[in-house]
Amino acid sequence: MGISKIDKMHSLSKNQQIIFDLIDKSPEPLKAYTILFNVQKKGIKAPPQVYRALDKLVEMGKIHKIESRNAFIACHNSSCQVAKATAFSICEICEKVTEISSAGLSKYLANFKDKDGMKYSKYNLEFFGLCKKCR
Amino acid sequence: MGISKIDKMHSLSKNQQIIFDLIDKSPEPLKAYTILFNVQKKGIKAPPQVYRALDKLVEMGKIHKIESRNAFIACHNSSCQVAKATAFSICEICEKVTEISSAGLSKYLANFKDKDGMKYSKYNLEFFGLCKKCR
DNA sequence: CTTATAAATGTTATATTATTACATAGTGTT
DNA sequence: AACACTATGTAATAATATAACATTTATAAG
Ligand SMILES: [Zn+2]
Ligand SMILES: [Zn+2]
Ligand SMILES: [Zn+2]
Ligand SMILES: [Zn+2]
Repeated sequence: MGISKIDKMHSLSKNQQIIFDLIDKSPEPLKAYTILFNVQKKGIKAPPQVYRALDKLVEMGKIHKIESRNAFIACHNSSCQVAKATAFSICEICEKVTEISSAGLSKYLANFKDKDGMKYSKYNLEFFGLCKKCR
Repeated sequence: MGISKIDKMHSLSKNQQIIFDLIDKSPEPLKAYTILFNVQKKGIKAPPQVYRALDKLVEMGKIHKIESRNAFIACHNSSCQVAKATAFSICEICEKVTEISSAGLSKYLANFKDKDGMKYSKYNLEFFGLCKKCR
């Protein structure tokens, strides 16, 4: 019994699972050292273990890094075509971060060409403003 | 003679000018400690002096921070409405960064509303791909 | 089941990026 | 002069991230 082949292919390693669970349950983006502190009881003791798991999870599109905050949130948008196209709204007062899922926006950006006619394989967009509660 | 009132209002302080000049001359984004190293001969000796100048220059829209690279480039686009609306293309091989100035893009993003009809006061967009040279 | 390979982990140390805190100096205004 | 405000200088430290190397675990082939 146990885990089937195909499940295994998509499953996370032990550290990855621990760290993903923590991020996924969090209502707010988590920073690497906050994560480290919170998983030390589970045996993850050093920064490289955290950063390695984070790197893999980002690659897989399971989480995203909010670059302007150095923090990580779980993807709630079908893993965003494996992390190639991400957009977020960030409240400048309470720091609430929401992943934006807009067909129009992603279509517009995926097809955007610059002056030289160049198209890009990946983008990250961060909007800033005040959330409902903070207005 | 000297500096008129209005010129003074828009002029940079000594440290700000030194650091802006360095960034403005650079063909590539500069990191804070690279800047520090390069201005030590001019008497700027410690990180806070660099970070303070960078903060002000970003506020003024004279430079932008490339969040995914922790690096700074000079604005070549009328100071981007004082730093409220920025877009860049980043080459994932040579790390060349170019500020994108597209009326269509900035109009689209400035008017973008999310599901709740919320508009944002600010955004930063980073596109990734391969530049002409690296393709 | 062995062997080979790749992926993940554990651990120590260190590099890089950024801020706090506090003292001092300049600038413009009244 | 007195005040407020901005900028600067300096030392120490905090926060974020990676290098390097040893070991273990998982996957795939033979
Ligand atoms: Zn996502
Ligand atoms: Zn808010
Ligand atoms: Zn600009
Ligand atoms: Zn390139």
